[in-house]
Amino acid sequence: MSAVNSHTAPERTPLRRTAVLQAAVELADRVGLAEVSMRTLARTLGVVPMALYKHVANKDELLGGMVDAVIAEIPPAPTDTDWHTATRARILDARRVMLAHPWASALLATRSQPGPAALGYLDSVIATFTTGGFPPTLTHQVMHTLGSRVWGFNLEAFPSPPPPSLDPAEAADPAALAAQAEMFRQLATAYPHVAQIAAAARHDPTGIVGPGCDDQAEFEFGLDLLLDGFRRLLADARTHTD
Amino acid sequence: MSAVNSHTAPERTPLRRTAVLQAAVELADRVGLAEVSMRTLARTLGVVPMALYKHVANKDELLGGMVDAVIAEIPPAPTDTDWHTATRARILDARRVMLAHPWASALLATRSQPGPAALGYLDSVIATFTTGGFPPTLTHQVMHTLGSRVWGFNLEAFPSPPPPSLDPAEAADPAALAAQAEMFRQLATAYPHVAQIAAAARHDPTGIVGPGCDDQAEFEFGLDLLLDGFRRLLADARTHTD
DNA sequence: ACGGTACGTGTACGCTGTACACCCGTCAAG
DNA sequence: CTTGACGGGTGTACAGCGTACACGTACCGT
Repeated sequence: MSAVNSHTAPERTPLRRTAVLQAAVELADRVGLAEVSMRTLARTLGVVPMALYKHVANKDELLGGMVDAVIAEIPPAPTDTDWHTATRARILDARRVMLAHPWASALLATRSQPGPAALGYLDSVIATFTTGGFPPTLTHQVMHTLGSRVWGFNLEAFPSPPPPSLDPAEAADPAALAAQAEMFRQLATAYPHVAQIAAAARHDPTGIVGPGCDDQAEFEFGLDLLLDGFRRLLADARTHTD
Repeated sequence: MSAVNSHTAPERTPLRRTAVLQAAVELADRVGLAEVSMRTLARTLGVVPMALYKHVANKDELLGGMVDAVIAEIPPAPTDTDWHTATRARILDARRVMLAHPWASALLATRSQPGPAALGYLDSVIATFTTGGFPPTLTHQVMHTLGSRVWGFNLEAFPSPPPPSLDPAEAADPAALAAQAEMFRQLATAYPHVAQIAAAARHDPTGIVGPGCDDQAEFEFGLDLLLDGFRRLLADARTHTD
């Protein structure tokens, strides 16, 4: 369609759409994803809400574009090492990007169709495996096993415990503190094993990505466990084909 | 507070709240989570929307109650086996429950505070590990590594590929089919490794839980990879403390 | 008989996404 | 130079959402 009209524009949605997306990402970074509405976004762009619909089909597409814009920030893959260290470094790169946009992981988890940046990233991760010697079906299994971890975050089993009340007014109230401590004690007796595990963990609060406790050391722990498993599987596959 | 008033009621929210929650779960099962609003839910209960607020604080609490109600369906833990087979069976039980309520996994992924059923389930899973000989800190790491897999689902790296157009009107249109095939070919050339991996996979469409391709065999593959890793870690921990 | 308590009702408000009609600047073709 | 299509911003309007607030009403222990 309209193939006759060919003088300059080689692609549609040439420039303006990316501006909208970038503004949306910055807005979400600043005020949180929940505060990103067509109206607030339009306001930050100095434009009327309906103007956005000339660049994105609807809000869902806007959100999809936002996650893809974030994914596009992931640096390219290193090429001068083996699959193990390359994949590990790449995923930790992805994690850094996700940490920079705390809303992105939760949003990505809800998306149903990957954008071009996402596909490109996945393609390069898969390429690292296959050129590293993984047969296609094993690569497929391995990608599924990685799951959300390819994106640098891990969907946690149990989300963040009730945050210790950052509200200073409440924090100053000793009665509220006592009530909170009592609540804690009750929880500990009702769920003793959870309490024991929680006590065994001192989380680094700066490493949170998305909702849930998921600090850097734990992420790398799980990642390395998987990568080691993959290495074993690769070795098995090789001896079986010998 | 109100500790003097103690004659019959040992707990608040005695009966009616669970009816609301159950109706919400059934409604979501029938028409999908997106169609569950305070108004539609009230309509199915033959009641005015505001009546619900006598039983749940707000919609967020309603959603939390819904996921907890689903989690409560997970059968109790087997007690007559070792940690490995017990955990494996339990998680597959959880998966069955999640498969029965396709909206639940996505909703659970967005929750920030676990309900009592969730805590109880996690407590029992943790108990299986610790009584199986896992030291507390290792149990903690292991739980994090399991991540969403304790709930029987895996947040996938790349969500479901564009569903092959179930719409019969479109399916009958040969032009649309051709266009779709062309789109597919373009994707395959743009992302060759993704295409290769996708071709290596023939997914069982009946095993989907949540959004994304995640069939039973792949889930068990990843789960077993992790459980095997845990077994090795446990052995290491034992030899180190010897 | 009475007062509190638990529950359902009705109205109303502000917010959301977005359909539809309109208007204006730019630019290629007549 | 005129013209007309077209990309992009505008203004109005609507249905649906969560929910605050005030009001009924039926029960139940005193």
